[in-house]
Amino acid sequence: MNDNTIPNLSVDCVIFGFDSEKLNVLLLERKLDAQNGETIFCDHTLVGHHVRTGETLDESAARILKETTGLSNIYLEQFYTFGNPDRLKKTRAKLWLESIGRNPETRVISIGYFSLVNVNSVHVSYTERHAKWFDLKEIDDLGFDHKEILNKALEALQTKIKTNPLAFELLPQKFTLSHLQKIYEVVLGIEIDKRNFRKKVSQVPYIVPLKEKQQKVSHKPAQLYMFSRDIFEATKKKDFNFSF
Amino acid sequence: MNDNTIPNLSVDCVIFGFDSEKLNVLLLERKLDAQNGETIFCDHTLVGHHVRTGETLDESAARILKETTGLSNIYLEQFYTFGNPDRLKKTRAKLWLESIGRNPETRVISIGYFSLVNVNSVHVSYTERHAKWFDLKEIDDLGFDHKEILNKALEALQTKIKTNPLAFELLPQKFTLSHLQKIYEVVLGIEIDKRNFRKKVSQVPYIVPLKEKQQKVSHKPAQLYMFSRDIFEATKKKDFNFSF
DNA sequence: ATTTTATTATGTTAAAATGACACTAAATAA
DNA sequence: TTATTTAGTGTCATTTTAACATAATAAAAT
Repeated sequence: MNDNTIPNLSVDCVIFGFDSEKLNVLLLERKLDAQNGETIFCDHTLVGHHVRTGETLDESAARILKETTGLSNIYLEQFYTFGNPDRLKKTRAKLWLESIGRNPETRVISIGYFSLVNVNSVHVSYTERHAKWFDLKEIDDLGFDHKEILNKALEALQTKIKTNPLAFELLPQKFTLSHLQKIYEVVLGIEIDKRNFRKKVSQVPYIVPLKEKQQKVSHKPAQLYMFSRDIFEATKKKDFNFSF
Repeated sequence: MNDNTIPNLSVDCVIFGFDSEKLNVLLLERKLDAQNGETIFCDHTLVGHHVRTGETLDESAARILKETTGLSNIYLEQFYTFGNPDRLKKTRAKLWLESIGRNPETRVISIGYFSLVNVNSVHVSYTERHAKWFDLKEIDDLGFDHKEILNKALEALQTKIKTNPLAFELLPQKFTLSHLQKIYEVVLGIEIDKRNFRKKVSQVPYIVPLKEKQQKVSHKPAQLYMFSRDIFEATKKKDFNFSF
């Protein structure tokens, strides 16, 4: 490849999207056709690309996101770097790399980022790369070592969401408490008691009720809430609790 | 450089060592002398080196550790990757890289690891690279972007020690509860009540008292304890608690 | 031999957080 | 009008946290 990218460095991005019910991941189709038109294989991968010479790793990740979702200024976090010498040595990976003009012998290190969005903020059909949402629980295998990257991203998300206000990144600005609760349930894989959850919410000053309710739902409409980052920043205190 | 290393990839390792009182970091001296013998500058850096073509990133980090401390099989964790395009562009960095035959224009990405040892397990004078322990709190600046790397490593350590049994990696096999307590105090920068701390210890089955006491201390000798990883693994349960 | 010094070891109580648990209210759809 | 679906609410028992002071034991100093 003769562009302005670094041949042995890439960034892969696990884009998590919440749809009020499930946790989803944005994936690209990876389809390789033979000369005669027959499909050699067709599977899916995370979104990623090589790092450009002048850009930081964060900028590179933000660029993927912009290209894939059209979104800027969204939550992005570097979580791990994958550098196993044989990570691109599976048959399909080699065929694919050759087909796009990359040397399959190059040892590529990939820096993993994850990002958090609400699926409704992404107009997938308008994006440059035609990515699609997949239910996280239905994803079995992925191209390259991307299943491993996805697993590690989920772990990082689970760890971080326990102590940081990440859930709000997965929600629209105005949300119901049921949706907020659902996020913790699907991300952590647990069930939460509704009343205990709401008690917890009410003890926190930065989840603020709005003077607005859900519209057009065929049941009792829920109160809408928002997250105030200002209040969060102003009131947060460090938590030094530990367990062995 | 014409060895079997990858020119734009390095691993830097923050080696934390506990000495019963403080948290220390193992640093190398970086001294550049002119032809006439005058010193151009002298400062300190983390230990690190370029990744070899055939080795994984973990192996590369373990190799640094072995070369610097003589130790194998010690706690090592990848915590962040540093890839700013200008991270090696400070004057001293450029002079240094030239002096060791590296091209200062190469954009080098560094994968950061931290490791945890007890200072007494390391015979620093015997090591290949003549590293020295420095009190973490006294370290002001470091060569390259290593202060930034150190800061990030400390953050990662603080986060992880709150929920994982890392403290024992900083201790000898047999330790007193005062030393265990001290680790949490110096790593997290807090003060802990002795009685509450010991109550917490006694509720945990994998911190086990030995039939042995401290020897040759000029005060009441303390009970020695050990950490049983077997019991830890057998009894640990996942903690799904969260806060917003 | 006695005293000093340094550190170990130990329990109670009040306040806060957690976890278990069941019924009524409000909107649309049938 | 009734059925369906989800929202919204309080109590009590248990567990966890946080604050707090004094006696015991070893070596070192006198």
